[in-house]
Amino acid sequence: MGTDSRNGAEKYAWLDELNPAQRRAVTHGAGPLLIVAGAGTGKTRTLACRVAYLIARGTDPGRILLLTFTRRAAQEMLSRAAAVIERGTGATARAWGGTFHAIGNRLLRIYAKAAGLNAEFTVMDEGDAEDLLNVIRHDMGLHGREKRFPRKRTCLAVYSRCVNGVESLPEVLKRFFPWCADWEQDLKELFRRYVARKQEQNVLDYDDLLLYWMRLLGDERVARQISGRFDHVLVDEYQDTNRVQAEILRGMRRGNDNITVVGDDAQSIYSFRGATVRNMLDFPRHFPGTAIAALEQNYRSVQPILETTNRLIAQSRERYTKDLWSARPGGAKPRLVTCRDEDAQNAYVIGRVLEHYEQGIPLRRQAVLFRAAYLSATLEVELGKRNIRYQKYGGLRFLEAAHVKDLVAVLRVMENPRDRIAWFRLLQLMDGVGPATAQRVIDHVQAAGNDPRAASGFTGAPAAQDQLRAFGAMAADILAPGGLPPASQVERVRRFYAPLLKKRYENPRARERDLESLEQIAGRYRSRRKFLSDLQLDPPRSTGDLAGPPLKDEDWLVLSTIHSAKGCEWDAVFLIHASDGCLPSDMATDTPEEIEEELRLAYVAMTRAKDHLYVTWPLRYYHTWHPHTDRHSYAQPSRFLTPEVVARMEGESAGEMEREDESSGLAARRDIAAEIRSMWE
DNA sequence: ACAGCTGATTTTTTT
DNA sequence: AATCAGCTGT
Repeated sequence: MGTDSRNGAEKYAWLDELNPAQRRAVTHGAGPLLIVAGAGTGKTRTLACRVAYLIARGTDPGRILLLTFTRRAAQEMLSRAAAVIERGTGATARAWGGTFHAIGNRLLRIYAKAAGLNAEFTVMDEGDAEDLLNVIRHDMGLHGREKRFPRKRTCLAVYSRCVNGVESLPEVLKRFFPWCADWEQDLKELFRRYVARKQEQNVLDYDDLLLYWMRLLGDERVARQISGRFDHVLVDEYQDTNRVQAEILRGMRRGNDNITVVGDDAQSIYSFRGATVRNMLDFPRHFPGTAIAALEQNYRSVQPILETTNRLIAQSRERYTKDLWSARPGGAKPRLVTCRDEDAQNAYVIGRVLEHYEQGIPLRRQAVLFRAAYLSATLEVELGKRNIRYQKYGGLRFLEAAHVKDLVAVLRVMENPRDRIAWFRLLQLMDGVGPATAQRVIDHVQAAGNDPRAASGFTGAPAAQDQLRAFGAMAADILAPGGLPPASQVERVRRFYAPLLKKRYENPRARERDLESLEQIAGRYRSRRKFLSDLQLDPPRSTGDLAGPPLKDEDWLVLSTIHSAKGCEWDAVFLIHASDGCLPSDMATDTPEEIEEELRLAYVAMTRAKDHLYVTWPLRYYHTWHPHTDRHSYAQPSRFLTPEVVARMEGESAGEMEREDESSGLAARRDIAAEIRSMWE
């Protein structure tokens, strides 16, 4: 902040660029504010301007807390706010900002003692949490019986649901996991031990970051102190917060009630994580005196796109926000493209992408969206063949790939030899080492003062002798005084890991390339600790991030799950696999609530488009488990594409459509094969 | 006692 | 494609 010679009029000049509703929201004074903002109504801009406004009015940036849902949104918001501030005041200011989890992490380290934690706690990712559950489950002997025990993923999902939804285990099982109801007692014991183990090892999982934060605020004195750090709290994507987060916000406003939340109930797509629109509806009750601002003018999409998406969301049974109106008349109708099969869909999408590219829309301003990450697999192959670069968001993240986790586990052990989860993982890569031997090696290392090099002295696993020795040699190189830079350490681990990888995986080449990328990333770091903690807290979000340092003018097509596309916009958007079973997903059609959420997903996807929207679906799906036979089934277009919606779109088809009935009708009448055989009888 | 293999089963979305 | 229970061989 500091010295500012500009007069008031100049200082707030940017306010004139806002519409009246936005300006009301931005200039709202003290007290709670709920901004109901439809898709593309300038929500980010409004929030960024509000931050700038508060600062211009004298609020210390360090006393503003900005909570967002995704890391991407946090960065976007902070940089935009900084830009507005700089324009208005010439100052550079930095507010507290980040995801709930990241801020939780930060605050818990400051208030560790009050939270009953050791400030050195480490954060487990989801895979680690699953592995830990798996070990405990094994200890408990939860196998056999007449029915299969829920898989580790499911166990973690159940646990997470209980925590995030603040619901009891029996309730959660009944409502969301009825097929696991038989295991209630075992699950309860599993979770009890899981919590105990985490506390013993001083580790927190993602949910703990919220849970401990919430509990910390349960103490009135602590809550007053923490909330006293901030004059204003602002929250983005409020429709996607869960009950724990709502409770946290209440605790964070013990001192004053300056809180701004922004949300759109039509874009609530995270109920599987316990998010509830109720938070938005109940907000005025939780914060009496709430002012409400509604943003209804859409600046993003051309009129015909908005007409279609308004029709789409009109099917929603529970809806509070109004229809949007466009500030951008003209433009083309969205296209609904029926494709012969997936190949035709890929060809169509690529054709159109290139066409737009020729017309001057760079690849990075075009996006292909889909319900589930695997749905882009064949498209990715095709893009690869044609040398079209792309960046994929969502789905399996780089760090979750088995081979990457393997390599990272080695580094983690070097960093913290007490990390049992990492040891457990890497030791089992070796011949003749399973869970039992791994435990014994870990105990052996611990007895030797937690020196990773001591692993080579373990003699209980004859088949793994050489590998353990190789491990010890590598550890000696990496831990040598003076040390190696992180990139060299990764290179050294790669050398150790290469033979193990070859033995373990079918096509090691692609996986090796990933590890080379990891080495490149490590090259940007000077310390291993920073490298590892960044990987944990701010992992590369897309597989494309890893293809080395991005060149300035390089252009990539964006591929993204719908969930990861939230808050983004592109000139041209392709929603692929818009067939029933994919959207709505077959996995989410059990209850009306689930189907409603799938509808909102379709809405989120389609409202990302500014100028061009294509909705494509393949008529025919081949069954991959019979690659050589012509086994296929016919799909239906998504149930959300009702006649009212379709009426506002342009129909089109791609790929030769066979007249299946006609030809099969003719074939049935004559058996040509039999006729030819009969020539030789 | 243990590792490693086999074949059945399941398959979303993310901090 | 990954997970997991049960089986088999050391």
